[in-house]
Amino acid sequence: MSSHGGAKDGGRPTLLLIDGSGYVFRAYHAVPHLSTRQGVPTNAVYGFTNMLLKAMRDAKPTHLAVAFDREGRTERQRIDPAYKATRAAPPDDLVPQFGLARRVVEALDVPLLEVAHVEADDVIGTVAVAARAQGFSVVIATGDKDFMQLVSDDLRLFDSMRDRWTGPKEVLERLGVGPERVIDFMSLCGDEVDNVAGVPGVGPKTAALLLNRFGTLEGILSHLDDLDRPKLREALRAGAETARRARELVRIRLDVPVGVAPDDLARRPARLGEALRLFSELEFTRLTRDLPAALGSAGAAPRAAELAAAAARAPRWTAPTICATPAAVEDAVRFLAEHRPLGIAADAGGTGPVGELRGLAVVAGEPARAFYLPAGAAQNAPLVRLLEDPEAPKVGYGLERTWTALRRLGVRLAGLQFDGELASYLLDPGKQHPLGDVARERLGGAPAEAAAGRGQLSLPAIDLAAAAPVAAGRAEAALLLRGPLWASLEEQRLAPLFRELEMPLLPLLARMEWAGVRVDPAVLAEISAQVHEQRERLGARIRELAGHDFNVASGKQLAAVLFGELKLPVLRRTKTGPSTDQEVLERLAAEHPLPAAVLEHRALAKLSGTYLDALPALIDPRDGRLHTTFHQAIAATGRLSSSDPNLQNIPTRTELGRRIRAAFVAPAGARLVSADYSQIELRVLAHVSGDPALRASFSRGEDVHARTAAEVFGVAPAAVTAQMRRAAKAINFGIAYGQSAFGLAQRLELPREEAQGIIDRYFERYAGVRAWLDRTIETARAEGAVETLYGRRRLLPDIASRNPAVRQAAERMAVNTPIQGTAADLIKRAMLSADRLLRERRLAARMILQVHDELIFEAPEAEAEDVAVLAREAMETAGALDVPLEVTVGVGRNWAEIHD
DNA sequence: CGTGTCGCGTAC
DNA sequence: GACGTACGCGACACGG
Repeated sequence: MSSHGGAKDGGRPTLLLIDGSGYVFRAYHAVPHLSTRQGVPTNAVYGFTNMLLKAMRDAKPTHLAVAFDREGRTERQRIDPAYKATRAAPPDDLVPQFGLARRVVEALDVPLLEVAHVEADDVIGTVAVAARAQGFSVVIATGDKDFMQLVSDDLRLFDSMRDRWTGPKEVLERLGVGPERVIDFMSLCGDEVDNVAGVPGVGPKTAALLLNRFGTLEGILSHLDDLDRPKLREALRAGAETARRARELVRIRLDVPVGVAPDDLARRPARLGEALRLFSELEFTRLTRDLPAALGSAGAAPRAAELAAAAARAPRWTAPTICATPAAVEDAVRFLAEHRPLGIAADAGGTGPVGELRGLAVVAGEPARAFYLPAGAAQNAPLVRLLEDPEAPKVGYGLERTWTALRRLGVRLAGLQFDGELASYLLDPGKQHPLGDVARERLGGAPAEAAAGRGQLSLPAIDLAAAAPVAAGRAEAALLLRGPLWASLEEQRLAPLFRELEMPLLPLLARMEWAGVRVDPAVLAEISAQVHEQRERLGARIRELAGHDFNVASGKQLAAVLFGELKLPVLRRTKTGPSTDQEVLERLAAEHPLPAAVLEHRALAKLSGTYLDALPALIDPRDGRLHTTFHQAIAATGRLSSSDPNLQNIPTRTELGRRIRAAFVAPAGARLVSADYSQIELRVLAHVSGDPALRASFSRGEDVHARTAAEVFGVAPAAVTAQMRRAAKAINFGIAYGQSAFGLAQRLELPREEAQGIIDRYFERYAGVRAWLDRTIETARAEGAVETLYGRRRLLPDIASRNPAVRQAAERMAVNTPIQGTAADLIKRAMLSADRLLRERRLAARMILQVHDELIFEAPEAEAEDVAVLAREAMETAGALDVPLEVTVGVGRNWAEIHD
């Protein structure tokens, strides 16, 4: 294990070299003018600093340096006085910022490389190639394409302004030639930025073509007679010397005297005190604010005020023992095996929810002892046994993240006893649950965000000495929170829900995420290509209709065209201007052909942006599968949510949407099995309201929407028209959301009076529903909360608001939450039961997705039918309601195939 | 540049 | 003001 925690490439050290001058220039142009109150310009140095921190975060180097150009004539200018001659002198407000950028680099204690009369490019090139030869994995942070000539599998470019990585494959894609031909390529094309002339008449395409045929510039020049394009032949003959000279200008030198060896560039802790002073001098408030949290790291010499601020937040936690040697790990395990429960927290290296695990903090005992076990300790068998022992109880905060991080090291965490985040969520599901907040509320005093590991540091990957106490603080806070949180759960009668539903669900969700779902990128690519083509066509039509080019995706520009130029009526306004949403455009479509084209364009853009282009990028290359993250402590009603990617909003309604679902496939020899509840929310409503008509309708197995239509419109069931059924369906849905006559009228495009009539008749026929709605709002007012059938409780303080809009919103939540939340409880129960059955029956099938009322399994072909039966059974028996729970199951090779 | 907010649009 | 629960995209504004 490295003491610097940088993600190493296959265990090798990573050297990050940063093109300092290049980034200061780019930042100057990218960031609008900024200055301190005293007028010191800071835009370039601000952008540079952010870029530097980002590059350090993303490349996770073990070694790094920043190179700057030095003033003075360089070798290249001696060869060609025109070199970089078209560059204007740097503007007045940029010049002083180079010095400031150097000071930032120094404050962060990053080595600074400068050599007189040598350009930064050559310094970087020399160090990079030397390091590569010594076995380093090298990353050059730059936006300059010259560096492509150095790229190899071990030397990649990272442009942190565009978040773009460049390896050999990307060089080939972008230039049409591999890295080894970049120099000759650029000699032919020239480089406008550096004022390097190439061969007139030869552009990138021709250059690539020639090089791929003849190999090198000299190869081309010596085979000019083989060329069958006379003009090109002459151009090359005439430009031969220019190209040869360009080659020397473009070639990055690898032999300049830099005076350092790659090993000298090992990462050092930032000089935090100095960085603090500099950042506050530059008035970088956000960066300054995030700094104190990192003060735990060594070498800091902050000024008194900052020290005091840090102390106020500083952990009172037990200082962890960092177990750097196998013997230390063994000692720790000996202690931990004798103490329970164990408070645990993953140190995921600072960035991302599921970053690579750097270490694990474990706290136990009274008085507490804390240990920090670096990831390498996963080799220690007794430790792994302890972590996997279901009889050794684990306490944590956000244990699913810990489970996943450990699973990546091959450890299957078991014995999950108490997750403080889930406890806090059950106690008040309507808010967020950052550990720092919960610890402050429940433990009192000053236990800190810093120790609680909040405030993701802007400083990249703080070193181990600082990270260990943070992780240990989280573990200890979790351990200390267990008592008070458990007491509250019991007092609020939430303990059974916690112990029997949410806690057992946690490792199941973790396993579902770990399993992932197979996605066929070829299917997405094909749809994407078609959609792209169709979008181009629509784009052209839109330009034609508008009479000029504009960005269709910009609501502002679209509004200018529709309402300014075409003088179409403004039907609705948003806070920031005229609305151009779907409904508005549909209505405008009657007056002009443009809105319809925009609607179509938007639908396609949505599919491309959100699904077709986004999903393939999220496929894990290790297994070709998509791994979502399920969130168990987010939705106020008790539902799960899904993100990165959200697999709970994959399109289904349109034809194109269904084609996207078809990309979700079962691997060879397997099938997807999907089981979904039919009308679960309406059934829950029937149960909780006890309305006889609604209950009877479900008990008789009728088409409920048709029955509602018959009741509301006073006709025989056989006389219900499609129109009537549609209206009834809308009202059935609307009821659960607390919809008003206005809302229903809007949805059905009816006069409000008519909508009111329908609602009145509905409540006449379903008086039990009306009574339940009234009762529920009354209870909410009395209790300040509503509950689901299983006792999940949502607090609704706004129910007593004097502001009618706010109060009415709370009333809608009051009626919706018991319905949506009970449905969520039911499917969670079904998930546990289905998973239990799968294990009991030793089936290889596994649950992989949940979409609120649907469970999806991946099963070997031979098991598919059994799994379908099992899923149905689990879901139908998830709760004893007064109406039957009906489940539709299907089996298919892909997700689209299952639901016709 | 990074970050937060808005409008919009998917899902159930 | 008017239909609940989510997530995420592109555009835009703004920071210091």
